[in-house]
Amino acid sequence: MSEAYEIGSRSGARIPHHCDQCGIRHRAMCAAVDFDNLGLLEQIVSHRRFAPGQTIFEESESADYVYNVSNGDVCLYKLLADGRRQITGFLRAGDFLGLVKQDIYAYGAEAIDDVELCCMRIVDLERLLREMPAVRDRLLDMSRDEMAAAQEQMLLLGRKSAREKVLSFLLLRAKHDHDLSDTEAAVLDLPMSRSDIADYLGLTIETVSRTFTALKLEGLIDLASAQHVVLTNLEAIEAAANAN
Amino acid sequence: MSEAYEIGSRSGARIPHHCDQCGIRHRAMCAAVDFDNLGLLEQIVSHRRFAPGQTIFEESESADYVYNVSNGDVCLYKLLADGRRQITGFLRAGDFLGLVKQDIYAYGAEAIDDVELCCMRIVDLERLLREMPAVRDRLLDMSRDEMAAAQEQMLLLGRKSAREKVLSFLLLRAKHDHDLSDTEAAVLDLPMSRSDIADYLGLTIETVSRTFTALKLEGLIDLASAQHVVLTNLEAIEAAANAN
DNA sequence: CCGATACATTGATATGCCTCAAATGGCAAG
DNA sequence: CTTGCCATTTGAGGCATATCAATGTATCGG
Repeated sequence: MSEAYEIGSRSGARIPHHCDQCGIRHRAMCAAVDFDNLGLLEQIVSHRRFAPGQTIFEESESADYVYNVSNGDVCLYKLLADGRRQITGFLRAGDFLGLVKQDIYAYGAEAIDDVELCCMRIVDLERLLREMPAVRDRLLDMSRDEMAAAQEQMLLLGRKSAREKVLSFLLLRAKHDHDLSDTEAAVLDLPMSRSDIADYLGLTIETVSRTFTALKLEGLIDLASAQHVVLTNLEAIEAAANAN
Repeated sequence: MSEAYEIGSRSGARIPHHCDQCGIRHRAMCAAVDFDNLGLLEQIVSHRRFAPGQTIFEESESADYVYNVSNGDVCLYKLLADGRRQITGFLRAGDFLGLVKQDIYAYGAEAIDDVELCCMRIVDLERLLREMPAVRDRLLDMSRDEMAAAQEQMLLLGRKSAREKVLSFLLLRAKHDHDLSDTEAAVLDLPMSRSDIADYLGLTIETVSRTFTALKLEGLIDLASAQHVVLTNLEAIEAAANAN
């Protein structure tokens, strides 16, 4: 199974792909490409697979490609000189990555689990944007959502307590996975490590772990295993995530 | 002088404006509008003035307008139920505000000092975008920069110490005001209060104040008054802002 | 010029989260 | 099944920043 990866290669293993069969097309940037033009899209994309922990690109690296997540979980991060890390977002199928500032990636990206990406040269994307203005609209809409999420995260990082941070994180995940209206509980599978969660919430591993056990003791969540979380009593969680 | 404001009015006082004389046109979204089309632009914009402390719009308010700052300083913020506030950005001449999520503002906005804004109905902007694709490109570029700044701020909020936060903040301001290459010192005028700075950096007023005095004692900065800061020894500041 | 008011600074103490350290648990290789 | 490794949890203690309280300082209307 591990032969599928080019271990040591940063670019990921190439795998075949057909846009017309892409399950997440309607969720990605590509949703703005109409069916007749899928051929144009397919000409410029390639598909690559990354193993857990593999770096997709690093901050400050010169940027040739942008990516769409077609499968798996990716994290974006920024580093300080001494190694402190801030994860700025967790990405999933349909999400876009490759924000650049003057031809340089503005953040690093790493595969959390097995990841498949659609890759596109930036020059090709720019040509596509010229030919299909609807794709540009789509990108603008997506970056609007991204920006709103970033602002919410700043509120979390700057002003919430450890408890509120963890609860907000769990709720965000739950809302992405399920439709929470009408349900009382939600089951979550967290693909990322405690260390990733800590770096996302601006906490330490230990604080994240302690907070999880505290929430479990309070009966707000169940912890079958470290990655398997059940949000019992969603109402109480929602209340505790945004105050107190 | 205060008659110029409609006190109590949230929409700000209307003032006359001509786009062709606009000093910050080349820095704003409007830079993508060529000179011949300025008339079209002028038809859909109005100009409004806001007094220090005045609310421009609130989070969750239904959104009809977007804005460009033509003069003064604005802050964007998000609130928690109990009043805790996170300022997500300080805006200046040329910056764009009015990010919406489903016709609702995603953050609140407030005038820090005397502010002039260019206002545009969202429906008019959308029409403009259809007629002038270059403006859309410009907006996409601007939102890219905004996103990169947001990521940098997440790193600051989640992983930097109070000292690093304050120094990073001062440097960011300095870089915006001056070209720092070749200079050794930079003079800053901070229009916002200590409370605003604290809410921007995820600290308390007291910690911000103490950090300022500590930096002064160390000789990294001079404090003529609370708003008047001189960055002596930029090199040392730069080093201390991103590590230790 | 004076007093009122809001903002900023300084001080003393508390506390939430971090740090360092050890124990536990899960999982893959042998 | 056993062993070793790594992630996670748990524990003890310290520290950076928050909180509460008082003083200092600038601004503005009168």
